[in-house]
Order: sequence, then structure tokens, then C-alpha cells
Amino acid sequence: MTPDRAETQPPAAVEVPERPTLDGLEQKWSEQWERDGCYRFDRSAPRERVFSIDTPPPTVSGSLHVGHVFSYTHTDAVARYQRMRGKAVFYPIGWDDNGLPTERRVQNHFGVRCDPSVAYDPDFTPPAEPSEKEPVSISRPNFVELCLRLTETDERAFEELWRGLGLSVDWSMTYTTIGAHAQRISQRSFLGLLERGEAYQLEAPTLWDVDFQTAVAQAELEDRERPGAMNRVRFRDADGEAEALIETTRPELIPACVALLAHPDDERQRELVGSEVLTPLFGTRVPVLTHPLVDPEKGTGLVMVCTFGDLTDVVWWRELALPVRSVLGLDGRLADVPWGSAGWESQDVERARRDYAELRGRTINQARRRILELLQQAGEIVGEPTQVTRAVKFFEKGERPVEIVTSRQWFIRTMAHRDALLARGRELEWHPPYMRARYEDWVNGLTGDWCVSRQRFFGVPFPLWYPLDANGAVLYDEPIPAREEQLPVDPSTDVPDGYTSEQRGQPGGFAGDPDVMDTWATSSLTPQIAGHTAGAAGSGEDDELFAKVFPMDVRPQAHDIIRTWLFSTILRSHLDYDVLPWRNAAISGWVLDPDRKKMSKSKGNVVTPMHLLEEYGADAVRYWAANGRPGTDTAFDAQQMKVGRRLAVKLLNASKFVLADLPCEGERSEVGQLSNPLDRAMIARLGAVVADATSSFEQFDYARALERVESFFWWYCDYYLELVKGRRYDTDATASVSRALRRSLSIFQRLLAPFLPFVCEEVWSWWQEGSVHRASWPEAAELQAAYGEAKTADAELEDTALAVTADVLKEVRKAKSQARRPMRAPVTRVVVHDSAQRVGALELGAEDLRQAGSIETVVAVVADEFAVEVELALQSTD
RNA sequence: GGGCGCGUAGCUCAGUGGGAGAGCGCUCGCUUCACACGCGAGAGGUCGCAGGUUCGAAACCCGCCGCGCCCACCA
Repeated sequence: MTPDRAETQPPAAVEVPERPTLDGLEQKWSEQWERDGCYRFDRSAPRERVFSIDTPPPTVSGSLHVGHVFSYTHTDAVARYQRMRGKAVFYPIGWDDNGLPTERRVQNHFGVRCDPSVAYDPDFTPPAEPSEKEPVSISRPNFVELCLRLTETDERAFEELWRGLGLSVDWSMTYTTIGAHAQRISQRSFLGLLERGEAYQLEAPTLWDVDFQTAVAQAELEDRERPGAMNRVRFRDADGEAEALIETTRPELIPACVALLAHPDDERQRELVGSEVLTPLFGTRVPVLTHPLVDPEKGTGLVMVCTFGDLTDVVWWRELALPVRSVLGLDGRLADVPWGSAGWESQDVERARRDYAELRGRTINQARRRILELLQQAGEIVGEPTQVTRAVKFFEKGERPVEIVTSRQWFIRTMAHRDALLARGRELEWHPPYMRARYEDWVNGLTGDWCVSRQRFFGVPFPLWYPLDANGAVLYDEPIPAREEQLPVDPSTDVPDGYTSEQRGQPGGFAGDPDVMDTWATSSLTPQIAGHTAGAAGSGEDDELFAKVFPMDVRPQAHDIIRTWLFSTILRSHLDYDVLPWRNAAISGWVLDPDRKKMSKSKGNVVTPMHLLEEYGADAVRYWAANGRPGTDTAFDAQQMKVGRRLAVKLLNASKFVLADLPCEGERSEVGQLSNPLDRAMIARLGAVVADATSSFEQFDYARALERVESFFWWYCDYYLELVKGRRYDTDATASVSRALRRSLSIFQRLLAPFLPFVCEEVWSWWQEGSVHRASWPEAAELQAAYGEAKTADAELEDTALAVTADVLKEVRKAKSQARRPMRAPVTRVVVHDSAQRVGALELGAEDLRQAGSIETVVAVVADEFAVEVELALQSTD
């Protein structure tokens, strides 16, 4: 029950600047915080006092935009709240620099190309004049070094912005997803999955981007609307009598056709089902089968199955045990195929070769145009093509539709764990709760295990080698895993145990796995990376730290990456630790442009934050961000930043007023009792605001907390401060109000500190020791206790007194405003009509009201309806 | 096609059973001793539409319309 020191202890000295200003506060205080280690994680804290945050590592590719500022501010407000609650806040940050965007930039910037077969050159320097046309081939480690060099610059700029925004992260714990530490943890987790059979290698149809020439995962796909042409194509039976019509938007895949399908109940196709037909032009014999997934309402009711046109083809191919007849090369061009040989039989091999020669080597679009001409000439197109718009699947970073090709890839099992993952989703506390639906949709919609291998370079390599047999063929089924002590390894330069580097690529020797992992395969381990998950002695990992921070308290992130980052992190934690990686998921929305469109570089509507920070100040930008409710998208509106700036300025001035050194105040050290009813009522109301803000923050609803605090603070400035000014300047009456003012000011400064850290630190420093950000969060109960120092029985009456006094003051102001008189214009008489209870309460605040309104006499009359008559003094007496 | 969210003043948004609100913008007024980066006042809304529950609905239920997002085996 000891009242907070900050509220009761008279500080040795109060120093209020003559003209308080927001200018320069960002630099002043961020430097001070850094010097004092204000946000350093306290490792000595016991687990129950730790609050750990699995901060999103932003992708380092160019610049941050307001969306980042938005969601990171939400997290920071919560972090600051928890810190003030006495928690040791574990709040690291990382940079996600591993991945394709960086790779592309490095290639162009330095004029290099990664060739994993090239040996590492420790003395390599990039060409002085980069040539995009003739890039220099360099080893993967050299390439990674250049990537690191380029991202380092960006990361410094990011850090500067974050510091300017006032994020209270512990900068001593920064990590990167391509750094040795992250690689080691990522590789070790993978090896564990491999050992337990949760990771496996398979040659199978996989989603493929033909430009990047890499496998991609289901989670990285997006739909884009594209125009296309629907063509009706004729297949005939071997006698040329019966015919089968199909509709397709992808005629170039006809040479890859392996079957036609109808719905089992489709009477129209009854004759054809069970027979065989020939593909047009190529004369390949394909069966007509049935499958329940065929929609008889679509097209002709018959559908062509190709290996592979889309994901449905894969389903049909697998379930009906159809052969593979693949025409598409990894480069997105039609490959050479051996017409006439096994699997490529034809009724007319010469014709098949001749027609296919027209397609071979062409891109998909070129081949499509050409085959339509050939089909037209052959008379196998029926009717006119119809123009359609349909959704086509793209790799989210890609420029051409994804294709499905057969290749050898690594997978992590997801399908076998679906029920467990759904249960994890229900175990997690979602803020807001409805966001869980997105997760469940995603898990329920999974169609296959997670393909984690990428045929790229700037990523974490698979820590594996393979033996080569006497003929130099790779023995994929006998991978040689790295030992844990070796990690991280780069199998393109490191050598497995029992081999020498001369044996690389030689018959009887070894070969490194050439691929890198999906960026999410490493990002999904951020709790382990940031928390330095337990590992082998001497590995730099840290059992004690990890046990203190994991599982983490909260994962903050935006809703668009629930299916990727959130999902994969739950998966990995489930597989490796059999727990949720965090207790709470705090999902933030997006910043949309003023037309409510998603910001994107291609639309050119991206707002960058630097100039906003300069123009409005960090606190104002943070204010705008903190107004975005959890999970809710917000249209960008610079007006809101003005509002935040106004709030910050108001706090400066209100603090100056409260702390003003008035000669009439008497001995400052004398701590007065709250003897005045209005003072007590205000403190009681403030207690309710504290309770509200606290419970909102406990639910991660920073926006609600801000709203409550802010609106009460404005009421406090507009009404309470004005009402009590008279007593404030009156030596005999000042004790109670002075105490109420100091007490409330201390609380406001702390309540606003999570949102406006700079201005709050500034005004705190005028009269308190230490940082406001390490001060204790106000306790509602404590304020109620303060009320208890006086009589509590009249609490309700006193609250009414505050209400009615403020209501009358408003009416007096209105009268003056309508009379176009200044607010200090004298009033000879005010007659208040109100209920008996309110009239009685008014008595308690009448003196303050008289002072605040320059009123000579206040008369109260009991009445049914509230009304106020204001008699202004004659202007001449002014 | 399925799911989720949203629809309240010109704009951005609070408000989940009992007075329709805030800020910005707009209009008018005020050099008031914390603050002109200010203060005070005002105008402005059939709370998407239509039913239902209830003494009472912006809120709860049903349907519809519109917008956004997510998901889907879009031939």
C-alpha cells in the first residue's frame, strides 16, 4: 500500500523550460536510452517476470514503408507497457536478409552470378565496372559475402529509422537470417527432422517458377486474373469415327496429355468411357476414364489430363496411376521428347515429330500460338475460341505463371500433422480472435507437404552431401549429414568426414547438396534464433536464456503472413519441441493508401516514413499508428499525425502548468491531503481510466488503451485544469489541488509513455529521477486507496459535483461565445436549473465554478430539466 | 463456391440493449496569466436496406445489397 514514490516524493529540483518544445527530443532521448541501456534485457529475471516477443524480422530489400512503422509501433507500445509492469522484456530484432530479393539486387549491383560449382576465393573482389550482360561467376560463399555487404547498408538504415521511431528493442541482440548463428540453428533443426523422418526427399511433380528456375511452395502462390482463350479441341478414336471434344486454355500441353476424364455419372460420355482416343496432331493413345472431381457442367464434360497443367492434374495423375509424359523443360520452354520410344508411341510417328518440331524450344506462350495454328490447319479446332478471364497461379515474386514439373526436392511433413496443427491453433490466443479462421482455412486447405528446397543460392544450404558411385552417379538415398559440431556448413565448399576436397564430383567421391532452403524454413525458427536455442557446448547457444524466453509470450505480425510465417513457426515448434512457440498472436492490419488500396511498389502508392518522422515527429507518427486497432486495416491519413502532435504539445504545456513554481504555493515539500471533493472525484475517475487502459493492454488492445487515456486527458485539460486554476493560485487553498495535479500528472505521463515515449520522457525528466519507461505502471487500486484517505461515502456525490460543475462551465462558455465576448468576461449571475441531487452536488464545486467562469453569483434551482441562465456583465465594465 | 471482416457526420473512425459520439475538415468568435503548435462555440447523420426479438435496437437474430480480405480441384 505504499504509494508510488513518483507520486509522493517531492523531487529535489523541478526544472521546466521556459518554452517547452518537441524539437530534438528524438535524438536527445534515444541517445540517452542507449547510454543507459534502458531497454537491455535483464537476464537475471526469473521466467515468470520475463515477457518475450518474437519480433518480425523485416525483409531487407530496399526501404521500409509506413506499414512497418504501423505494426512495429503496436508491438512497441505493448513492450513498453509490459516493461512498466515490471517485466524483463525480451525484445530483440532481426533482419530477414536471406532470399530472392537480395539475390536479384546483388546480381545487378555487382555484376556477378552465383555458380555453386566454383570454389571459394577468399581474395575475390567484384568487378570495378559491373556488367549485367557478362556477369562474373563466383562461388556461393563469395556470393553470400556480397549479399551481406549489400544488406549491411540497408540494415544500418533500418536500425536508424527504428531508433528514430523509438522502438524499445534491445539492439545488443540483433540477428540476421543469413548469419552463421541462424544458419546453424536452421541446419540443426533440419537434421533433426531428417533423423526423425519428418523431412524427406522425393522426386515428384512440384510447383516451379520458370524464370527463377526453382521449386516454390504452396504458401508462396497467389492468384492473378489473366485473360485466356478457351478452345474446343477434337480427339478421335483410332478408326477416326468416334470423336471426343474437350475444352482447354492450354492446348500446348496436348502432347503431354495422358488421359481424358468424365464424371462417373455423366450419361453423355457413357459411350466413350473405357475406350481409347488419340491426341490430335501427335496420335498418342490415351484412355477415357472417370473421376468424381470432374465437373460435368464445365466445358464439354470431358477434361484433358496433362502432366502437368495444374494441381488437379497432379491429383488425377496420382489417383488414377497415369503415366508421366512431360514436355516442359525447367527453363519454361518445350523440351525435346523422343517420339516413337516407350511412353511416346504414336499412330503416326513422323507426323508427331514434324508437328512437335514446330513447338520444341518455344516458350509456353509461343508454343500455344503455334499449336493453335497447327490444330486449325488440321481441322481439329471446333468453333471459335471464347475469350475468358481466369485466375492463374503465380509465384508471388514471379512474372510468369507457375508450372508443375517433376524434380527432386526436400519436403517437411505437414499433412500428417494437420489435426495436431489445428489443435495448436486453438490453443493459441489470437488477438483479435477471428484471425484464427485464416489459420484454420490454411491448414484445412493444405494439399501436400511443405517443399523446402530452392534451386537458389542466397539462403541456408542443406547440410548434406551425397556419395557418388563408381560411375559418378549421385546416390541420393544415402545422404551424408553434417555433424552438429560442424554447423553451419556449406556443402559446396566444406567437405564431409572421410573425404578429401579432391574427391568432390569424382566417381567414388562426393557431391554437396546444391540447394538452399526456403526462406521460411529459417524464418520459421525466429524464436529459436533470437532465444539462442540450446545446442552443443561451444556452439554459442545458450540453454539458460532459451529456457527463460521460450515459448515466447507473443508473436506480433500482420495478417497476410498467417499462412507462411505464423503457420511454419507453429509447425517447427510443434515438430521440434512439441509446444506452441508463443502464447499469444497479436495480428495487425495493413496500411492502405487513401483510396483503401494495398500499398505496393508497382502501384507507386507506397508512403515512406522518413519524411513523416521529420515533419510531425516520432511521437505523432506513433500516435497515428497506435490508433489502428488490432487486426484492422487503416487508410493512411497524415491528418491523424497532426492530432498526435497536438497531444504531445498539450502534454508539454499541461506539465509546465502543473509544475510551475508558484510563489503562492507555499512549501512544496508539504504533501497535502485531497481535501477538495472535485480533486478527489478527478483522481477517482483517473483510477477508472487506469483500470480500463490496463485491461485493454492485457488484451493487447493498445488502441483502446490510448483512446481512453487520451480522451480523459483532453477532458482533464479542458475542464479540470480550468476549474481548479483559482485554487491553484490561492495560497490558502492550494494544498489539495497541488497534490491532485502532481499525482494526476505523474499518472498521465506514465499512461502515455508507451505511445509517446519521447515527450513523456522529456516531461518526466523535469521533475523525476530515472526514465519514465522504467517507472512503474500506475495501479488503479492505489488511486482508489488515495480516495480512501478521505470520506468515501460521498464518492458518488462528488463525482456528480465534478460532472455538473463541468456541464455548467460549458454553458457559461457557450453564452460568452455566442455573445462574442472573451472567456474571461465577467458574469454577474448564473442560474442553474437541475435535479435535486445535481443541485446539491453543485454546491461542492460552486467556488471553483465561480472562479473558472468569472462568475459573481451562482444560484441553483431544483427543476426537471437541466438549464442554465447566464447573465453577462455589461461590456463597459470590462 | 466456402469463410472472415466491414458498412455510423464530407473524411478517418469510436460506440455490443436505454441520451447518436470523437478528431480532422468547414463556419463563427476569443491575444484567457500552461498552451495561437492555442482556447471556446456552431452547423452537419432516416447508424447500408428490409424483417424479427424486446417495454426499448446503431448494437442481438434472419435475409438481402455493397466493399475488402483469406481460402478453393477456376478444365
